Parts: sequence; C-alpha cells; structure tokens
Amino acid sequence: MAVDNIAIEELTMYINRIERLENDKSDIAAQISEVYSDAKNKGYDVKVMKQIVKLRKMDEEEREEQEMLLDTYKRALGMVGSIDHIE
Amino acid sequence: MAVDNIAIEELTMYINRIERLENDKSDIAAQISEVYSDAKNKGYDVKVMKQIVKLRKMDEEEREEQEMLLDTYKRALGMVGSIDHIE
Amino acid sequence: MAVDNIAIEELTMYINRIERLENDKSDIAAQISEVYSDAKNKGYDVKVMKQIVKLRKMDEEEREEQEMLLDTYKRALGMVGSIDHIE
Amino acid sequence: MAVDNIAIEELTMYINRIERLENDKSDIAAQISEVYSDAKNKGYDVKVMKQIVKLRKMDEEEREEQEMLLDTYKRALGMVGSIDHIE
DNA sequence: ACGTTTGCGCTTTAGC
DNA sequence: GCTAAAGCGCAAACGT
Repeated sequence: MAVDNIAIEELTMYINRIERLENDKSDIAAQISEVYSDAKNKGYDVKVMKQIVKLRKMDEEEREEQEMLLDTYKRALGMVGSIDHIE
Repeated sequence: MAVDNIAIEELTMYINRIERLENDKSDIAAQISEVYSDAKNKGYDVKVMKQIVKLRKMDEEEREEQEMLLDTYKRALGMVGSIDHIE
Repeated sequence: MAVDNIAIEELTMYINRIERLENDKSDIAAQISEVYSDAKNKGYDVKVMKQIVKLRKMDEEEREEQEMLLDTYKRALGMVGSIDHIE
Repeated sequence: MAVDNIAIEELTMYINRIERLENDKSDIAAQISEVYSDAKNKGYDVKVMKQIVKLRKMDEEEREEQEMLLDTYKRALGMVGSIDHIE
C-alpha cells in the first residue's frame, strides 16, 4: 500500500517531468517556425533555407563521424590523445 | 554589393539562430529519452508511460478543440463573447 | 526468362490493383467534398462541420486508446484477459 | 423550433454520411497497405513500387492535361468534337 | 543484428 | 497567395 503510493508518486513525477520537457520542446519548435516566418516576410525562400540547414547538419554529422573514426584508429594504435586514463 | 552583403549577413543570422534552436530541441529530446531510461531502470513500463503521456495530451487537445468549436458556434450565431473590440 | 515473365506479370497485377484502389480512394474523397459543398449550399458552416467530424473521430480514437492502455496494464501485471491461446 | 429540429436532423444526416465515407476511405487505405504487404512478403521492394505508382500517376495527369489543352485549343478554333451542346 | 512498428517532419493539397 | 491541415515518407526506437 505504502509502496504503491510511493510508486504512484514517483511515476507521477516522471510523467510530469516528461510533460514539462515536451512543452519546452514544443515551445522551441514554435520559435523555429517563427524564425522561418520572419525570414519569409523578409523575402527569403523557406524551402531553400530548410535545405541549407539539412545539408549543414549532414556535413556536421559526417565531420563528427570522421572524428570518431579517427579517434578509434588512434586508440587502436595507442596514439591516445585523451587524458582520461593516466596510468 | 553592399546590399548583397547585408542580405548574406542577415541570412546567416537566420540560419545560425535556427541551428541554435535545433540544437536546443535535440537536447530536450535527449533529456526526455533520459527520463524514460531512468524510469525503465526503476522498473516502470516505458510503453505504458508513453501511452499515458499521449492520452493526457489528447485530452488537452480535445478540450482546446471543444473550446474552439464553441467559439466558432458563437461567432456563427453572432453571439460574440469577446469584449475586446468596444469602440 | 519464364520466371522473370511470371514476376513481371505478378508485379503488374500488384500495381494495377493498387492503382484501382487509389482511384476508389480518390472517388470517395470527391464524394466527401461533394457532401460538404451540398451542406454549404444549404447554408451550413463547413468549418463547424469539419470540427464536429474531427472531434467525434478524436473521441473514438481516445476510447480505443483507453482500451489499449487498460490492456497494456493488464499484460504488464500478468492479468491476461485473453483466452485466445489455451493450448 | 420545428425548423431547428429539421436543421439538426439534416445536419446529422450530413455528418453521418461524411463519417460513412471517411470510413470507406480508411478501409481502402488499409487495403492498399495490405497489397503492399503482400508484395513485400513475395520479395518485392515496396519503396520502388510506390515510386512506380507515383510516376505512372504523374504520367497520367500529364496526359490528361495535354488532352485538356488540346480540347481547349479545339474549342477556341471551333473544332468542337463534343456533342454536348447541340443548339 | 534485423525487422517491425511507431512517432516525427515534410510535402502537398484544400480553403479563405 | 497565404495559411492551415491532411497524407506521405523517413528514421529512430523497440522487441525478437
């Protein structure tokens, strides 16, 4: 009984926290829409802008992937740049 | 030329602002995932939690729709409830 | 060769069946538009009608979700209500 | 009062008819999904199939557009092939 | 690790 | 012509 109440309370806290974060996410999505609207009103092409954002995101991901790969090689070869595991 | 530079600068600002907001959005999405992971580790059923969140969201949306519908009816019948535009 | 022909024939049948169904779907969509037009000509507010339809659909979906949630709870608690798999 | 009841009844009929048609539309959409599933199980690539359907639809629309244009020209030039408006 | 299933974002379309 | 909504395709998440 007490355990159940505690569990219910804990679950409620999780749900509330999630809903709070979901709202934050929606707010930011709305802000993004706003920026696109502003740009559109200034005469910019929204579709093109979205393509640019997408391309830059892909570039960045690719770049990060490259760095991760490079890091993996370094570790495999003992060329550790990290200071995480001083021995 | 000067005009173009200004346009380029302005566009760059828009793109940067959007990318900043997109990052914020990703951060929050990651936080949400984290909360679900925590809950899962505590023994809660993630699927059930997601259904609860979804259902509560639907309740809220439906409530808002009900109000919108009521408002639309009022307007359609000339029963303008608003006092916003007394002149 | 013979095999390929059979495959081509089979694929063609799938495509034809899909296109037939897509046409049916379009026809029905056109009929729905017609009903709204008729109603509009009779003086009804289409926007209100669409909101009503939407709302009733949401009600139904929510009811189904509620049942799914209940079922999920039952399963999570080992209270399998189904008698489908007696062996 | 009587008028309102008649109006309500009429509106209800419209709503019911729309909901009936919407259900039909959903049924057909489900059938289409089924066909794609079947094809998938037979080893066909659904994504490619969808592209084919889309292309054929575009072809057809283009063809119809061409015919409409041709018809417009004919009418403009008095080369009326239609027997719709014998005077 | 794969395949399925669900949620999300985009695109296209209908209405004002 | 623009805005809002529905339909579609994609991608991540989940279970097997």
